[in-house]
Amino acid sequence: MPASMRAHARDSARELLEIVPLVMRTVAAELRAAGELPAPAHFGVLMAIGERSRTLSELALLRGVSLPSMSNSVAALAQHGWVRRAAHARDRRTVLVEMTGAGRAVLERVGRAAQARLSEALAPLDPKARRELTAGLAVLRRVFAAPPAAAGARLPTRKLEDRRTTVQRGRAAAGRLGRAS
Amino acid sequence: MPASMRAHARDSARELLEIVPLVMRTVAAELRAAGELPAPAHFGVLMAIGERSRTLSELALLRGVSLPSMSNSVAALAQHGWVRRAAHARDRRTVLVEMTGAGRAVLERVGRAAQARLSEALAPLDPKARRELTAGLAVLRRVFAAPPAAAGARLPTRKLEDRRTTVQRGRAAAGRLGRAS
DNA sequence: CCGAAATACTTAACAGAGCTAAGTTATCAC
DNA sequence: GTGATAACTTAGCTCTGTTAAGTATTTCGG
Repeated sequence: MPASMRAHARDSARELLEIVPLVMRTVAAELRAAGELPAPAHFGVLMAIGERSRTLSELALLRGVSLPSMSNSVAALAQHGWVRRAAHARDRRTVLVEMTGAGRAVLERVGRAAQARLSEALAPLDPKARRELTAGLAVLRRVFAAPPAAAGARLPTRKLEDRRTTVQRGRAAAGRLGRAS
Repeated sequence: MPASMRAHARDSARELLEIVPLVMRTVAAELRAAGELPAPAHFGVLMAIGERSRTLSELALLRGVSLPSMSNSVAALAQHGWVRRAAHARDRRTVLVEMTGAGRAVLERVGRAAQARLSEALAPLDPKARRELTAGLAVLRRVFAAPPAAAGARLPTRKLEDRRTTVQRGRAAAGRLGRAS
């Protein structure tokens, strides 16, 4: 790789580090302000499930989070009645997560609201800027859509020695699939 | 605004909603993997303080978070010795947060490491894609850099059915700045 | 100049997403 | 069947963020 390209990659990296969190907080705020959805991150999950039913592993991979994380998120969504756990026909280990009517409705409403708000922010852009934004987003999607997470997974958890510790009790979400039924 | 533009804005909005969280996850993971920095979100704060000393309110506004949130973050950074709380010359209510040598060092190291990792991810891009990415990021910066959030600032509509009672009694304590020194 | 209002924080209690490590149950390979 | 593997779940933790309710300090109205 030529030095100039490496330099460019470094600059882009710095830009990403600086800009993405800013965009993220606005997007998250929009989703929150759009109401109902208690968890901004759940929007993407809901969208994925909306396309078609998915297994937990599929969802975790798609969203680039760990399995326990996704299990938790799905539990939360299920508690709201937006998704339903269903048994997989052939493999009883896997959980198929499918959308409910309520889920489809909330996805529609929240999506509309968030889009409307974001559109407002994007409205002042001239056509050239719009094209650039679209192209840039496409590149981002290519790069980050499927992160195999080669990233340093092994990190000995650091602990902040004396920080105010917010003790919280687990929230235990009752029995999952009515296996006993 | 013509219908086509509105439609485009809507599509971009949807793209943002879908892609940005994905990118964010990777960026956060990179920062975490880069070591030392226990808090991905602190990177931006550190950068802001690095430019020049800031008050808490300034930082909270810049990063778009609440004052207590920023107070907490700064407390964490201070505990690591990366920033220092200093008295404001004229207004003793405000806290000036300034960077220490250690802070500058860690900012430099972590920035370098994260850039290196991200650069790897961006390396496979061809020149055209690089240009598109750069242009797109520039647009994002323009749009999201300074959102004073005319967005739903006042959203008193809490409707989570399960709102806990939160009975609490305050106790208070002295400020953390050595006022007695 | 004094009391009320406004500012700038801090403390407290909590929610929610993320993680790892360690189970549990089901499938598969032999 | 036994052992390995795969798909989840549970448990315990960290970190970021929230609102509500305090404490200092400054500013302003009279």
